[in-house]
Amino acid sequence: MAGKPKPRKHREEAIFQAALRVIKSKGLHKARMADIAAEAGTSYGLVYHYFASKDDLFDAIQQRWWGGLFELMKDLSSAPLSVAEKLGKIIDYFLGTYYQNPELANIFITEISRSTTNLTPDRLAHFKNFMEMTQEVIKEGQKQGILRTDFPSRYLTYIFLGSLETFISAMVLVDQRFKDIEQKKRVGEAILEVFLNGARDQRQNHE
Amino acid sequence: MAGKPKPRKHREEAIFQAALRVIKSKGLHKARMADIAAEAGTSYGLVYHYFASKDDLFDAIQQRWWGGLFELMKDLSSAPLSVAEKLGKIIDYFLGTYYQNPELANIFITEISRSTTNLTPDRLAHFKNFMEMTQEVIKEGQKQGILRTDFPSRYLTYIFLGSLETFISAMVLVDQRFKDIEQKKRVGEAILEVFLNGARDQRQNHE
Amino acid sequence: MAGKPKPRKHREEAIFQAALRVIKSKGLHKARMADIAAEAGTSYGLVYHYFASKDDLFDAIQQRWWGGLFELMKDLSSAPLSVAEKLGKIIDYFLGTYYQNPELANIFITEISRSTTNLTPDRLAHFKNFMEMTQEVIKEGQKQGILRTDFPSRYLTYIFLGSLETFISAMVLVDQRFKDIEQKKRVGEAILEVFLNGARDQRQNHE
Amino acid sequence: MAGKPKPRKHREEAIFQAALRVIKSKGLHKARMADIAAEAGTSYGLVYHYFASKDDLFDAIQQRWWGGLFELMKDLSSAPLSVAEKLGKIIDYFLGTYYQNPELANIFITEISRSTTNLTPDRLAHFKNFMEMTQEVIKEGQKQGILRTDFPSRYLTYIFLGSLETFISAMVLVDQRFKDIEQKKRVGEAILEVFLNGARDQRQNHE
DNA sequence: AATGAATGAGCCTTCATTCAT
DNA sequence: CATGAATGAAGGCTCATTCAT
Repeated sequence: MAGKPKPRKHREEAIFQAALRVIKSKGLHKARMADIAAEAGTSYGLVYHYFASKDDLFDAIQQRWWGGLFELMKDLSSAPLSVAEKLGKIIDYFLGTYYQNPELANIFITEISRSTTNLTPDRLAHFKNFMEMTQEVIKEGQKQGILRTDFPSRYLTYIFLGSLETFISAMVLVDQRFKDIEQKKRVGEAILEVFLNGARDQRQNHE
Repeated sequence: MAGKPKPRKHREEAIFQAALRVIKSKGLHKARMADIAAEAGTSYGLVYHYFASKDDLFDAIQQRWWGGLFELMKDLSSAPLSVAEKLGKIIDYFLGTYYQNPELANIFITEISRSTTNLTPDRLAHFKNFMEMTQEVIKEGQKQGILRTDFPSRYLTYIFLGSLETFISAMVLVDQRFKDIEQKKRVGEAILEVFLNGARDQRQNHE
Repeated sequence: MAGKPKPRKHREEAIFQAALRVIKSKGLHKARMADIAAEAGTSYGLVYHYFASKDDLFDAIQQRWWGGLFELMKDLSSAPLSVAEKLGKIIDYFLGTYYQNPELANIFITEISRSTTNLTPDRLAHFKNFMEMTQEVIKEGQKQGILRTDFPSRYLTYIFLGSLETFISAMVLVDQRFKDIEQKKRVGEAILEVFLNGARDQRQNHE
Repeated sequence: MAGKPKPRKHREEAIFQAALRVIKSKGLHKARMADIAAEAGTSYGLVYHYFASKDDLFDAIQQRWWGGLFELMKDLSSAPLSVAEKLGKIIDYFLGTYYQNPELANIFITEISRSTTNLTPDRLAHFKNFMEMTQEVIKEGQKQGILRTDFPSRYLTYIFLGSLETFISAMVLVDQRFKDIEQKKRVGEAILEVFLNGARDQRQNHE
């Protein structure tokens, strides 16, 4: 019953990870199926055995990102957490993925998040969906009197996600990794803090 | 009544604008030179008369973005403005460009800002340069006691630019335009406000 | 009866030979890769499966010519043959190639031997190399008192190779083939004879 | 009546000479009309004012070579010269042109003499014509008992022209010029000597 | 005579995908 | 499952030639 540990899944995942690495370093367009096969150490045709097409492979990559994120968002909606904690969890998902699987986060930033080109109606739907779920958390905060209401919830949502996304984006751009978990935690705090309390020097408030 | 307006520059600019439109709608990769020529209403070869290659054309596009931005940043460095006003000017450049030339802003977001693929050393240098100039403003704010110093200036810079960029990005994604200058102004205020004072409901501060 | 003869090598050689035929009849420049594929009876892309580019294909052609020739020259340098015999062997290589593979010899004459355009430093090196090896044989002849020393060895080398090359060249020009081995042998003798003993009527020497 | 000295002819010749230089250095195929215009210091379209097409320009170049040569050959046929002197005159034409107008000689060697590609029926006719006229001289020599008759006159013709052509060809290949008229004369003698009397050491004949 | 902008057919090369073994 | 040879559509770029001024 033990035998070789699921050779099928093993190979498939190897190709998947190879795809992440290749797409990260060359970009989706310039990543050739041949490159991915070579990186995975498999033959040319085997990639097609597991993934019907390049597009199919890219879909699988997006699925992995969105799948985890939607799972989190669903949990959040019914979780007994404060708005600040919920926003913290969202930040954690982004930073955590970047920490554990930088290639996946990288590809989200460069090929999924900003690419109009790669945007099919399906993919766009994921986005709007996620935006709306985040906006629900923001609205909840406004309702609870925790977040300011002089701006539409949509604006605050953009600003919140923007801080988060660009932070990773900047790290991606210079291919910088977190030194340790401590640094990751600190970055998460900064993003949440500045969103909630602003960048203004707090001592000024006591004048 | 004004005669033909410099035919040479006129044609070149027509091709340039056509390129913006085509690249915006199809993405840099899928934008064919033939599409651009057709969109500009010129022959195929004429595009190459003005731009040596597709890459050269893309460089010209980036140049227009960075050129305007660096001009602004240089002005800011020696201008007698408060830090808040300077940050407001940066926001204005982004939103203003999106208002007047949405295609250019769109391309910046989708093809320049986030694309590792299209990133040459030259292009990366522009980024770092701009980041550093913004960071100088942030540092100035910290020195003046206006911005909090419990986070590195770099973090605050990422968060500031992130709010700004993603705001446009979100509008780009759904191809949304500003209804009027008023809305643009309002969005600018929101971004600056939230960055400086946070999203927290201000009434809480008076408890 | 011999089974399929190494399909890989077989296809590659078929394309190679097709290239020889097409380049011979249209010239290197006007020979399109599509023509070569069609001539070989294969698909367009397969040519690129075996040869990285048109230039690479042309390199392979040159290699075949020079490879055989240098092999001969190396053998000659240590062979216990008279100078006349060695010169005869060189003549044989040229005429023999023209006899067996007229296309290859043709291309050598028209695209390799005289083309400044197609001349890379690498290719030029082959030439000089071959010239020098021939010159060594000539020098040997001068040292042995068989060849006149009132002209530099370089002059004699040019004259010797020139007779040989132009003979083929003229045949190439009118696309003439050797009728039989006998004719080939006779031509070889004429070239060697005239070089060694001159075109002057021998009876005059007895006056 | 003096005025500017035939501006038309002046410009035309400037373009012609520019074409020689450009074609010599880049080869006929890679020589662009734009290059020629630039080299001549004229505008793009002017080249077309004087030459109907690139082909027409190339024809003019060939005409200059063949024109001079056929004039010589015609003179020779009725001149009271010995066969050796006539062969010497032919050698002189080749070497002399190379001495005075190396580009023209170069182009003859690389683009006219050996190129099957550039060979139109018209151009081929020139060749055969010249070959035949040279062969007439050779035949005359055989008839007079000066040249050996154990080889067909055609063979001797090839060998004679081959020595001559390749000598220039080799100089062309390494872009070598004659140091002075003396060297040119010496080369001419070598070619004629070896053709007539052979490369064999003359002292051997007296043993 | 002179200029150079404008045209567009042609060709090399890439690479996702298919398929025979 | 695995391999890699075979296919061919697609697109960037070149450059001779034309033409309006």
